[in-house]
Amino acid sequence: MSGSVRERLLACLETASKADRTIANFMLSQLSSVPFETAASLATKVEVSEPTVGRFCRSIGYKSFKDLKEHLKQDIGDKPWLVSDRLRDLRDRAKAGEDHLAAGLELEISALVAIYELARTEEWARLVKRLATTPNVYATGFQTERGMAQILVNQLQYLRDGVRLLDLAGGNFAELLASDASQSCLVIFEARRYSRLARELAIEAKEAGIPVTLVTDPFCDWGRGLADEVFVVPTEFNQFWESTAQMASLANLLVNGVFLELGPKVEARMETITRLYSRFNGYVGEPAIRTPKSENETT
Amino acid sequence: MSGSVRERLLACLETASKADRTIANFMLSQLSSVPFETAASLATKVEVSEPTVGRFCRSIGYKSFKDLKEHLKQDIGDKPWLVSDRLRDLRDRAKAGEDHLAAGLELEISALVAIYELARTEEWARLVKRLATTPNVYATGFQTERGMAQILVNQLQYLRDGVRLLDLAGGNFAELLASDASQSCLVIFEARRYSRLARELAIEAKEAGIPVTLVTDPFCDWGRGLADEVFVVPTEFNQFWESTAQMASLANLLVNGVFLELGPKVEARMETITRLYSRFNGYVGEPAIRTPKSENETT
DNA sequence: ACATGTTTGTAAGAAATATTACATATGGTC
DNA sequence: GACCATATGTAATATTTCTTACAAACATGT
Repeated sequence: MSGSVRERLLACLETASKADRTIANFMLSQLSSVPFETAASLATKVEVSEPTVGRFCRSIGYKSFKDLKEHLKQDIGDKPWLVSDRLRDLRDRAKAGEDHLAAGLELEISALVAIYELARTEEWARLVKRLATTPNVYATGFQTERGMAQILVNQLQYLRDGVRLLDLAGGNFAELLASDASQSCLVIFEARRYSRLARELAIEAKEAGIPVTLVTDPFCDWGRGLADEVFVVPTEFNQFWESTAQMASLANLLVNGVFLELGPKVEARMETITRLYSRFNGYVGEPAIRTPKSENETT
Repeated sequence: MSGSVRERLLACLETASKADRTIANFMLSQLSSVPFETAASLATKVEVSEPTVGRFCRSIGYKSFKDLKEHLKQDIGDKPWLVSDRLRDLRDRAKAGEDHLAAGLELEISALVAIYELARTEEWARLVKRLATTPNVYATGFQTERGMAQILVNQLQYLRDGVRLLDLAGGNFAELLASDASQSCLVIFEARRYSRLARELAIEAKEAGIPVTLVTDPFCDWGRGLADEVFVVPTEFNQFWESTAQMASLANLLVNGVFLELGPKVEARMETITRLYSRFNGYVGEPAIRTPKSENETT
C-alpha cells in the first residue's frame, strides 16, 4: 500500500468493509480537520468503535491513527505532477525506509510552498519595493548564512547599483550604521544557534532608523519587534544536517520581484554588467564588494 | 484575554517571559503545523519543559495546549493549510494567471526532485566519499554562483578541516593548482552566464590530476570530459530572473552525505567550532560553554 | 439452519500526553 | 549581597489516547 493519505483512502473505498468505508469517506470529506481529531473523537462521529479506527488505519498501511496524521502533515497530495512518477518513486522509497534522504524531499517541497506563500504577503511587496528603490542596500549573514546574503547581493547587483554585502571585516558596521538612515536598508539572513552579531546589528540598525528585514528559521525569537519584516523559512528536513537551502529560493524570488519592479530600465545595466564580465573573462569585479578571502580560510 | 489564537500569540509577545515568548514565536512561525504537535514535541523543539508549554497556553486563556489546538481549528476556518491544499491553491492561482510567481513553484519542485535523484547516483557517492576523505577540498563559483560555493564551504568546515573557498583574489589559482594533486579536489559551481574562468580552472585542474566536480545548469556544454562528475541542476523556472537556488539544496545534501560518511567522529569538531563561534560572536540561544566574562542578553 | 470466516464492539491494559506539586533558578530591588 | 517575586524545570501523578485479547454479530456458502 502506498501513496498519499488521500490516495490510500480513495483506493480503499472499493474494497473496504462498511465501517472502514464510512471512516475513509469521512476522512476524505474532512481531511483538513483530521489532524484535530483523535481516534476516539473520530470513532464517535462516524459511530464506530475506537479500535475500528485504529484497525482501519493499519489496514491501509499506517501504524496507527496517529501515524496517519503524521503522514498527513507532510503529504503533498495526489495532484498529477509534472514530475509525478519520479516524485512518487522517491516518496515510496522514503516510506519503505530504503532511502532516508528522500524523506527530506517532501519537507523541502513544503518549505518551498511556504516561501511562495511568503511572496504573496504585504511585507514581501513592501520589501521588494524597498530593495528596488533604496539607494543603499545591505545584506548580511553570518557563518552558514553568509552564502545566502552573498547570493542575494550578487544577483541584485545585476539589477541595480548600491548593493553591498555587509560583514564584520572592518570590525564594526559603520559602513551601514553611520550612513544616512533614510538612504539605506538592511536584510539579515539568520538561522538558529548563530551569532549574536545578527541580533545586535538589528538592534543598532533599528536604533538608527534603518529598515531591517530578517530572514530566519522558526526558532529565532528575537526578530519580531526588532525587524520591520520577518520572513520565516522552514528548516527542518529530518536530515542529520539541517538546511536553510530554501533561503536561496527566497533570495531569488526577491530578486525576481525587484526585477519586475524596476522594469525594462534595468536591461541596460544588465547588459553593461554582462559585457563587463565578459570583458574581464568573468573576473569577479564587483565594484562594491571586498572579496572577503580572509575569513573563509581555516588554514 | 480574547481573540483568535494568532492574535493572542501576537499580543503576548510584548509582555511574556522569555520561554513564553519563544513558544509564542515558534507557534506563530509554524501555525500550520501546530495541530500536529503535542505539548511535549513542541517543548522539545523550542527547548523548554513540557509544563511550561501547558502553563503558557493557560496564561493566554486556554485550558491546555489541546484546547489551544481546538480553537486553532476554528480560527483556521476554511483557509487551506495542509501542505497539499496550500500547494493546490498556489497551483490554481498560477493557472488562473492571477499569480505569476506561483507558476515557477512547480518547476522549482521538479528541480528539487532532480537533485534528490542525483543524490542516488554512483557519482554522488563517489563525490561524497571524496569530500569526506581528501585532505584539501576547494570549492569555487563565480558571479552569482559564488554564494553557492560559499554555502558548501561554510557548512563543510563544520565537519572537517581543510575546506577552502577558492577565488581569484590572488590573481591565480596556485593555492589549488600548485598543490599536491593527490591531496586535493575541487567543486565548481557554474551557471548560465559562464565565466571562462570556471572552464579554464577545470582544464588546469584536470591537467594537474586534481579531481573536479562540476555543478551546473543544463546549458553548460564544456563539463563532460573535463570534470570527473557533472551534476546538472535545472534552473529554468519561467521567472524573469532565472534561479540556481536548488544548488543550495544540492550543497546541503552533499554536506549531509559527508556527515553520514564521517560518522560520530565529527561531533567533537562540531562542538569545537560551535564553541569557537560562541567565543568570538557570542550566542543568542543555546548555552555553549560559558566563557568567563560572557552573558548574552542585553535586553 | 449450520459452519466458517470476516467484521465489529467491549473491556482491560499499555503507551502517550498533560497536570500538579514542589524544588531550583533567575532577575530585579533595596 | 540578601531578599522577594517570578519563571522554569523535575518528577510523580492523573488523564487521555491507543492497542490487544477476546467475544458477539454478521455475512456467506452449503
